Amino acid sequence: MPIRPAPPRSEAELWSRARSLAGLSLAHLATDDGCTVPDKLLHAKGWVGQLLERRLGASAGSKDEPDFQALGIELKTLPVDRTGRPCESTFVCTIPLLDVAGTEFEQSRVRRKLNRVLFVIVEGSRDIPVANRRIGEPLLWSPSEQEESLLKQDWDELTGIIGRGEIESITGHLGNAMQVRPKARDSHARRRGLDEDGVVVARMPRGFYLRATFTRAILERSFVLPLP
Amino acid sequence: MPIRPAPPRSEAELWSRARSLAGLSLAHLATDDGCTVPDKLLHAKGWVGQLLERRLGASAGSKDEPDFQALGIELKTLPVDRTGRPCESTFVCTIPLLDVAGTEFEQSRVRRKLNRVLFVIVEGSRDIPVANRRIGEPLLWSPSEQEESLLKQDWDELTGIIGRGEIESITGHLGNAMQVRPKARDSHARRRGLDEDGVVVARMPRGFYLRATFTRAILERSFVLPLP
DNA sequence: TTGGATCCATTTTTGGATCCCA
DNA sequence: TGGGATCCAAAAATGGATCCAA
Repeated sequence: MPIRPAPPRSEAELWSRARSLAGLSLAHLATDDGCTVPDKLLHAKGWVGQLLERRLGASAGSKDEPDFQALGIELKTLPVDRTGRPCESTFVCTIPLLDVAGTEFEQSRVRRKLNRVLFVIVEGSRDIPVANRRIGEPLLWSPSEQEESLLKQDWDELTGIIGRGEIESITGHLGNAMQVRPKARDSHARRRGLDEDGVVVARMPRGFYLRATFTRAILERSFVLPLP
Repeated sequence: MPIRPAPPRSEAELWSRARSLAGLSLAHLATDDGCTVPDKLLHAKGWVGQLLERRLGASAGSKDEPDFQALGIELKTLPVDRTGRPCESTFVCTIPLLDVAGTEFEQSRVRRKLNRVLFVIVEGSRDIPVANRRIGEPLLWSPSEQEESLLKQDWDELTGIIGRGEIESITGHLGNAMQVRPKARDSHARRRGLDEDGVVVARMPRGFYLRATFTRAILERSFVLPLP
């Protein structure tokens, strides 16, 4: 009988659940869940995140809503290396190419998603078998004034370029805390976007991502330690 | 071995294929296609249309493109009663609620879809078992000046109302040739639309439909006769 | 190291239309 | 009778992310 709890009724309850997972292996969680651990994540890239959604009682699949709807909290798994540093960027959301230019950061999906985030640390080193990887400490984060300011700067720069129809000139190099990278099935995927003249044309779908250096700073500020 | 022809290379070839189907039953086409005929269309409302797409070599599933892409021709099955009159309205396309107001009829999806249409007449009387219903004569149609004028009048009236955010006040009664009706899973479905203040709100998805009286007039003008 | 590319499951949208009760 | 409601399959979008070559 899989463990599938109801949504947590308070932040405290969610926090307590998340802390109780620290130290457990993915194999342990998978057994509780009644699912099997994939050998590699290559063909199951979202597996860890979805496993934790079920275990923590996130209301799955809700669209443009926080994972814990009633609490306004977003869940993100954060894979770290042996030194406790994030080894991947963190996907935030896809970019609505047609209307993003007219949106202020304060009203944006990025701001809403990041308003309150439960980061669950997970071992992510490639040489640890997926089944043996352990859950670490959780971290409940809201952007500090400084972090918010960094994100807003990146938002203004990046959406400005997109609004001028110059998204094709954006590379992952832009942005200090947040970057724009492809978010698609493959490099041939296209969706509707704007060109330099404001005409609707086919563009590669892209998303906003938090840089690993940014989430690393968050962990350090909170004194989140490496797993022993 | 199902009959699945390549796309027709010319209008003449498509016309010839369509004419060769006249008189055949849906059971006959289904056998050729390697599929089975549903008892009722209640749970297979698009079945006849999709059967004919495959039989005529339409490039299936292409988005916002004519069914016969290279030829610029759209395929529509047209169910008729025993007197040869259309017994249903004809769906044209869904309504992009956010941008439809700024579009001139000449540039609209409606105009593009209807630029050249292959109507394939099919018996549609409910008391004829689906399997026994026969294909009738095809008709290649482009709007006459008068028909185009009628459609443009309806377009201007309907999109004007939508642009003012008053789509909730539109009923199927409006429009002489073309009307706006729900196009959704059910009456609870919602997508993004505009309210009276231009604010994005949840609205029922709707589509443009040609009235049966309009397609009836097209058949009569072309002397398309009832099936014997 | 990391920016560009890619992978899966699930939900939403689109395109094919017909049903059915007031 | 026909306007409002509904049905299905397939494609596209979204949300979960990690892979990997330079």
